[in-house]
Amino acid sequence: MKKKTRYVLLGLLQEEDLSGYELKQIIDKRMRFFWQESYGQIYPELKSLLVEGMIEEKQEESGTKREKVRYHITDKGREEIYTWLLEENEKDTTRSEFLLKLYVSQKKDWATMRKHIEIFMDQAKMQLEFFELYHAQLTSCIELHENHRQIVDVLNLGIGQQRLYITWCEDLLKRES
Amino acid sequence: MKKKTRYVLLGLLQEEDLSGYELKQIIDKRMRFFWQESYGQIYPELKSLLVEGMIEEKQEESGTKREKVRYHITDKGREEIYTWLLEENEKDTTRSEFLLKLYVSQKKDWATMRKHIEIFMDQAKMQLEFFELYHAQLTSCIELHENHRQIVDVLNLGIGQQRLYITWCEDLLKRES
DNA sequence: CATGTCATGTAAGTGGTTACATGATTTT
DNA sequence: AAAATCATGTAACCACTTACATGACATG
Repeated sequence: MKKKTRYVLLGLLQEEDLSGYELKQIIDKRMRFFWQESYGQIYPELKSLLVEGMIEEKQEESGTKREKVRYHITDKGREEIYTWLLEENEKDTTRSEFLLKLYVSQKKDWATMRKHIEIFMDQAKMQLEFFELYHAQLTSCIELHENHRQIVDVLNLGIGQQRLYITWCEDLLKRES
Repeated sequence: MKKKTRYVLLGLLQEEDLSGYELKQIIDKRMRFFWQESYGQIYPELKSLLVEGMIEEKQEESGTKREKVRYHITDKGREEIYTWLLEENEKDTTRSEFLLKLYVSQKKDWATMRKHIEIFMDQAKMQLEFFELYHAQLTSCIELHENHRQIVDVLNLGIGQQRLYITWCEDLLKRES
């Protein structure tokens, strides 16, 4: 799979000026269920984008706060995203150690798997709680970003997914073997 | 994320003797929605497992067919799986270029995204059709494997997921902007 | 007899994580 | 004063894919 780091960064910078650290935070909190990036990808990629003229530095006019470099997208950067949007998508990839374990587990392993299912369900519940809070925030406030609508759309899928996971876990746990 | 290739292979070999090629096929067709492996991982890993005594070769008593090497799991291999099952699971990871695009797309990109959504929905429909067929096969026949039940469980989640995707896509496409 | 699928492999390259280094600022 | 978090970065390592090579057997 080709590296897509630049598109995440540019995509978020399209809406507001952000630093590398802030970008990482947003990806971790809000995009976790369909995307992830590490600092080892983010910082070098920001440098490349800078060199290529896709983004530019915006020095913070600092009062008391330590100065932090935020990046601002350029027209070239917007074009980069636009052409990417037109391309075909690569197939989604998922790796779930939990589902792998469940798939290969046998009757004798049920006690162990039960615990894993409970943990998985708890994680889904916490994830759902967070998503619902975020959803409420988004729908109550005015549209801050151009892609407000799209964020809600994706979030709705995330919510649906967590609910599915939870009921599926509950069904499994009802059985005693 | 630590490499988990050995557990997929051992997990499948726990149920029946299979060749590298057959293992790859099963992973691609039946486990695609939560796991994937390439030949570049499978063949070298089989060699390692052989050296470590987790599996052993079973020469096919060949009639007309070209002889093909199937692997058979050993007690040591079964133990390896067993201890892995007890470990904590790493967090699931997903990368969906489609959802990433939707997330960062704006109102002006709607026409493009509409096409992507249609393609995504079609893929989900095909996936669902295949899962339902496989589900029918599994529930109609006698339990061939120790993990028959578990396969159906995971499959049920897969089916639920595809259905969720489809209705979510339909809702999105109802809107005209 | 050519094309496709079966079947096994490997080397090179890319994608991605982890661990570490550094130091400022904030919180306890 | 210590611990946590903010903030930026990099090098080494690991995981994984891709492209290629090889050849047998099957199908039209």
